[in-house]
Formats: sequence, C-alpha cells, structure tokens
Amino acid sequence: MSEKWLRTGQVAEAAGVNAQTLRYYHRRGLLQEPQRSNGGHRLYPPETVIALRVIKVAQRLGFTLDEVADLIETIGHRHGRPNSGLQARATAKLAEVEQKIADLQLIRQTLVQAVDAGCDDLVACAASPCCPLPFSDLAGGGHRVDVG
Amino acid sequence: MSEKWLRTGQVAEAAGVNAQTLRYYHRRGLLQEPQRSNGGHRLYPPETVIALRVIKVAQRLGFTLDEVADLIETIGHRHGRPNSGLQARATAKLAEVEQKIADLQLIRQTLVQAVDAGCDDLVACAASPCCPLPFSDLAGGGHRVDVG
DNA sequence: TTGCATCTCGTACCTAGGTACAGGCTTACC
DNA sequence: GGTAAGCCTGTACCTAGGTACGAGATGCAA
Repeated sequence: MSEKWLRTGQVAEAAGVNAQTLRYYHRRGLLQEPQRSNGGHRLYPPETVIALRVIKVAQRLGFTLDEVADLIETIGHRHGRPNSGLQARATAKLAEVEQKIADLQLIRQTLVQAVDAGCDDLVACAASPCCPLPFSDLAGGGHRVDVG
Repeated sequence: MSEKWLRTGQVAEAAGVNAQTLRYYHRRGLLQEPQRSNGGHRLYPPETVIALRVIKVAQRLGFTLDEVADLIETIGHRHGRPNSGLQARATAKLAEVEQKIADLQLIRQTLVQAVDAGCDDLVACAASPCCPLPFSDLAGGGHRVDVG
C-alpha cells in the first residue's frame, strides 16, 4: 500500500461524510484513531475511505452504529478467517426488516381504508363503530412504528 | 356532556399513556390546558380520553406529533364542517408509507443477496466487483432508512 | 514571513417523543 | 385532623446519529 496520507477534510470529502462525523466515529469506536502529524493533525491511510464506505453500506442495510462497531470489531479479530458472523447478523437483520415491512403494510392498509371510507373527522370517527380506523385496539398496548 | 371531571392520573390510565405525556402534549399543543381545581390540579372533561385515542391512532398511522397538532388545529377550526384536510393528508401519508415500504424492500433484497452470496468479510466485499452489496452507489448521496 | 485555509479540542445543540426526579402542595379517605 | 396517595412545577435526562460553534494552533503556498 502506497503511503499517501490524507487529512481529515480529504477523507471526509472522499467518503461523502461531514468532517465532524469522522471524530464522532472515532468516539464511537467505528474508526481507529490514525497517526498524527507533528502538530497534532490526523493523517489517515487511504484505506480509511473504504472503511467509511463499509460503515455507510452497513447503515444502509439497517444496522445501527453500535451493530456496525460490533461487526467491525469481529472482523478485526478474525480478518481473513471465515465466519465473521456477518451471515448470521444479516439473517437476523433480514427478519427485522421483514417485520418492519409487515408493520408498514398494515399501516398502509389502514390508510387506504380511511381514504376509501372518506374519513374526514377523527373525533367523529373515534365515536363511530363503523370507522375503519383502529380506535378500539388501542388499550391493549399498540406498538408504534416510525415512518419518517 | 356529563361533567364528570377526571384527574391527570385517571385520564392517563384510561388512555393508556404516561401522566407525564399529558403535560408533554400540552406543551406541544396537542391538548388544550384544562380547567384547574382551586388548588391548581388539572380537571379534564371525559372527552380528553377520546382526544388522546385520536392522537394515538394518528401516530400509529405514521403522523408525527407536529402533523397531529396541525390536524387537530384544522379540525378545531372547521369542526362539523366537511374537508378537514384529513383525506388529503392521509393520501400524502400513504405515499410516504409506500415509499418507505419500497426502500425497505430494496434493503431486504440486498440483505437476501448478501446472504445468498455468502458475504462474510465486508472489507473484502468492498474491494470485490462481484459482491452484491451497494458499495459503488454510495458517492451519489444514498438516503438512509431507519429500520430499528 | 505573511496570510488564509484547515485542523484541533471541548462542549453544546439538534430532532422526536417522550421519561425521570426533586421538593413541595393538594386531595381524599378514615 | 392526620396521613398517604396523588399532583404540581421546573429541569434534566434518554436514544440515535450526528452537526455547530468558538478559540486557538497548524499547514502550506506565495
């Protein structure tokens, strides 16, 4: 590997992240602290850009930063050897994603029904037995789903 | 309406929310401040329980508290008259939910591919041209989806 | 050597939707 | 009237993933 060191801003730009985010990732244990110049400025090896891409891809797949940190640590420990645990974790994440999709599809259904039924006054709907909105199954601890 | 006043704890329990949440909703403009006893304790009309159910249903449908507050204000202004805007907002929310489902389905696809391809080392994958993980389309501002 | 861009650190702030705590007052019941 | 439960306020804290700011040091080119 050619030792062409990069400064914080260069790494950030190359990876498409904010420079502050790099420090944040160091704090979170997602990136190792790199070498420093004599004056204390960080000097990154070019591989750091790859590391950031890996993090971003994992996030896109629905992993939290804690999960990504954990994954990276495991990879660090067994680099080059099989079974980093990625398979198992991806499978578990897949189940989570599928659950989330199912939740959203239920919400979608309900919205469609509300639109089809012409619901226009939530207070009246809450009192009406024929409104499709799920006012009645609230008491029994409905779980929330974030939609964005 | 029969004036059987309820105290904070009674409303909270009847609606299945934390008592602190009531205060929070007051602050957020989701609930009007009710009457007070001489000693300063809040005295709610029974309708407040319905109002809370309405809020919770709207949340379940994917509306943020800001959106719910807005919806409630509109309803307050045009109560009993048609066109509260709920139809339009539900339709817009439906589009959001559908977008979210589509995003998650893409993520699901990618996870399935990663599992099928036996991906086990993210760093190696990032360097490989045949890995299904989307390392290459990162530069162009990928949007994040929360999976939870 | 000057001057400006970049970087350092610590700390605070942001969204969203709440929850918790402390110290003191009120209400309800016996 | 005593006592315990409930409620009041203000303020701080929580998760998750960052972003912003200020003061001061460094790096680099002319």
